Amino acid sequence: MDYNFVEIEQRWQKYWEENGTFRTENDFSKPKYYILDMFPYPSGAGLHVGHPEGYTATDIISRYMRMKGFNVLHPMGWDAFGLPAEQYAIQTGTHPAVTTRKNCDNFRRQIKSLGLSYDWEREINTTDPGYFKWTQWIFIRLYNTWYDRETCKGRPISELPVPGEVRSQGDAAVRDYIAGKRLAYYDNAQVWWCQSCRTVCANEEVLTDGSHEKCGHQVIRKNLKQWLLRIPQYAERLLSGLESLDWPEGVKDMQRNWIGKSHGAEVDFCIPASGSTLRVYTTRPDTLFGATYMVISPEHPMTAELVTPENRAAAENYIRNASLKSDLDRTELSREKTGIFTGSYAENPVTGSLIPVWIADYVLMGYGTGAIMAVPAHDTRDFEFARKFGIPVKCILDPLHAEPSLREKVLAGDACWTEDGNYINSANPVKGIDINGLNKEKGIAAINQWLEVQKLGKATVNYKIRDWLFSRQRYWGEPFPVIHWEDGEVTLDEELPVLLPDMEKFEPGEGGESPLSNAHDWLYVTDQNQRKGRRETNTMPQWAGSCWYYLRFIDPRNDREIFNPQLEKYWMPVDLYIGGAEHAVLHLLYSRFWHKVLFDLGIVSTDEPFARLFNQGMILAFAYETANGAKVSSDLVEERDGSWFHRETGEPLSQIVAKMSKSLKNVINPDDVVRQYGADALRMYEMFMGPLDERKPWSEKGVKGVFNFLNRAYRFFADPDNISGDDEDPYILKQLHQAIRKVTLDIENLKFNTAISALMVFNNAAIKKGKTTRTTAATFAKILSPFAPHLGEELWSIHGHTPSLAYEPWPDSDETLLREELFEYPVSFNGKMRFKLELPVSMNTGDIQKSVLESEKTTKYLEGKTLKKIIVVPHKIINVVLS
RNA sequence: GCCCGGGUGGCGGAAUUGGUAGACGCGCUGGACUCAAAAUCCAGUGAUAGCAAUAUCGUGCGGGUUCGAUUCCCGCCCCGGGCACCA
Repeated sequence: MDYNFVEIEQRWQKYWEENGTFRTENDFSKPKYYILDMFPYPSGAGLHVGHPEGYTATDIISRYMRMKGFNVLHPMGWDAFGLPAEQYAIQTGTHPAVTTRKNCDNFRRQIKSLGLSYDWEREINTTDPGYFKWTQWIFIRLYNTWYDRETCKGRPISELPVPGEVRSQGDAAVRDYIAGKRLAYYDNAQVWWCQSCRTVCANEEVLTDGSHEKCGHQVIRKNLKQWLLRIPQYAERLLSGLESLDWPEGVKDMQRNWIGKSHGAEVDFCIPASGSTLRVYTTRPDTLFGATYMVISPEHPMTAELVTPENRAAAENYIRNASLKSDLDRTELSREKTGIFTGSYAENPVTGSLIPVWIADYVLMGYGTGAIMAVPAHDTRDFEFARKFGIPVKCILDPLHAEPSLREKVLAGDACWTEDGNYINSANPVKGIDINGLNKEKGIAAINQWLEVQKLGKATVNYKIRDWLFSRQRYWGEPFPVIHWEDGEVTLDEELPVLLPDMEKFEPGEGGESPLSNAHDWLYVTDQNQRKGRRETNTMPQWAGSCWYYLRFIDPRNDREIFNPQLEKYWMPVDLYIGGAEHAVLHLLYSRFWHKVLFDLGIVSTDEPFARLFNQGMILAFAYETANGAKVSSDLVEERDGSWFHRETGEPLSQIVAKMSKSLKNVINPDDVVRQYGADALRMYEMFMGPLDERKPWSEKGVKGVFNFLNRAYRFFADPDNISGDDEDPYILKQLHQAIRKVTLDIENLKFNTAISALMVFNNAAIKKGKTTRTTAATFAKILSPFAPHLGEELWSIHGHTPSLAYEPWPDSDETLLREELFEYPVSFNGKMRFKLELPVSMNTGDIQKSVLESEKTTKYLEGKTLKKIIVVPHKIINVVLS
């Protein structure tokens, strides 16, 4: 009886498809469970072994929850806009829609071959006009929403109060005022431009080294008219919303970090020469007495005013150089600070002394006010700068608890101290301020209060998060439903969807023009007054479609509304969302932002979209390297006696774990695994490799091990000769219920590796026993089925049950069967386990102690020692303490 | 530099979070079946010593708390991920 997985898997996949087994009904009488995968970008390379990892995990939960009586929503779709299809179009002339369709077909075929229980009738595709119509619809909502700081809510733009003074300046002023409040706005923006992709990209897509996340090329600064979204308006909501979410702490931390909230104060410094004011933001207003100079960013609007004539040439030169620096230069050269004196002085508001104002590029225009007060004694960056330019360092915080030698240096201004301490030199009776002797916390409070009374400043909060650059100069994305008219007015095209024009050439322009600017028939429009207009030629970034796709799955074929509100109320929020950690910030933050806007507008019923999030770990592969660390392609490696050698040079190699890559020839194709071992084996192996959230290396031998288990299970449970009678052997029955208990618990905790181990333990016990009952076989089929659904169905039907088991009730473990009469106590002496002693579970501590002492094995351990006490932890351990 | 993870046999990994370290799988060793091999089945498998019972050591390193520590505390080392002149 061979395990013919090809035949079995095809049969059940066909059965499920033909019977619509996994079609999800909107049955409100049942409790719902919405479980979602991060939908893939259908690349030309096809499925990678990383995809089935997350998909299998959600499939196990889906199948389990159905058997638990839940109405499960488990959909799949395609995040199909994006650059690769467009690059391919530029090279070959093949329309991106054609490439995309082909890739989706391939992905669908591959995913279906894994036996995943998706409701394929809900499949969606972000490039489908029936879908992106609603992406455009949401953009219109964003455009027509402003954030009301009073109520902390997004509200329709029609409700925006326009101040009388603005109104009195005419329609254009009103229009500008409103535009300044919209969550989506069109403006000149200093943007990152990737020359290789010929598009702009979001801050979030630029890596630390100044390269483009998508292609690796260096990005440069460019000034372009762009669409931006005011995500910082929602910073506080996005931050506080994290509290209620059952997400990995690491992901929440990354989002908190990205939002970057800080508490500080704004302080106004007077420039006595001109009488103007320079405002700074600082998180350390308490160190105001130590401010010995100021710095403004090269982009600061007051540079021209502050630079004195004799410094003009040098300063302008510095500013020009700074503007040419790429981000790479700015960070790489961060060790060495640069700057130039403006020639102007500001008055320190607490000391009254004049301090120089410098221009330096270590101060960024995009954060705070673009200007700082510099306190070299208590800020490492300022300290470095002051040292280099010979600016005085004034210690105002005595590090009482620091090492004496360090403390001396700090007090002398020869070292920097950023920790807490006691203030010194921090009083000015004339100004009515004295914080000497206080600590940091009290100092900040005292100064803030003083600033407010003096009307020189106030405590404020700042966020690092910036406006989200929301347009791309590409063809293959959602068109903006926007028309720019010749008179400067911008209007929305509410006739959705706004389709992409059919084109043959997809090259973008050199200077930041989208390929759409060549689609003349599409581009130019005329209104009923013969006014001429031009369509927006930018398209939306790939994030747009993935920002809200989880909502469309709820009601994917609805062409009258984005979704039915009753259905949304029933299905939302997503109960479990599984995907890669690479989306920790971008996708998940953008989605939460859109969702909150939709919530404020009453379109969705929940404040957060994803109640629980889980990141699967990356699947890696073994790779080989020589003694000096050179990687060797896997086809050049041979194994002999557990060691590895270079096939050509004979050099000994060491095995390492690395990412799968074409160059190392260690990429695993799921199709090959399915062909060789079957979908059930692939699924089970990926779950058995290790904890779901950890990175782990692929091993062909591991697949074989799991394949072996499936074979053994099939050979035993599918063979009628092994099935007889109605009364199960008590030991096997107990093993079965232990397995049920463990599998159930582990599925709920997403610990699939140990659940599978429990299935193996039971399988081994049953095979050892040699015979079992029909009931046991059926129960085993049920608890196996979430992991290996094809084999589960096969074993279920083989013994005469009607297919399918997908909605059969999940078995409960019978706790009475698991109860033990005896417990084998490990007996330790001074913490070292020496032997085991079987005792009745019901025995009390006193009797247990007596039994231990009476045991003949105990005597030898007592020789020459004095008994101090015997610790008994019922049902756990016995420890005899000797002196 | 800062913030998260993580270091357990030859390998992937278990351990009800303070109670028998190494479940399960791979690999390896021996045996059965076979003309032989593969497949399958059975037994063994942390290290060291011993014929053995058994003893000693053992969860990155060094301390500590405890009857008892992979688990808790203090101080380090290494690996992975994220952020990084954010005032």
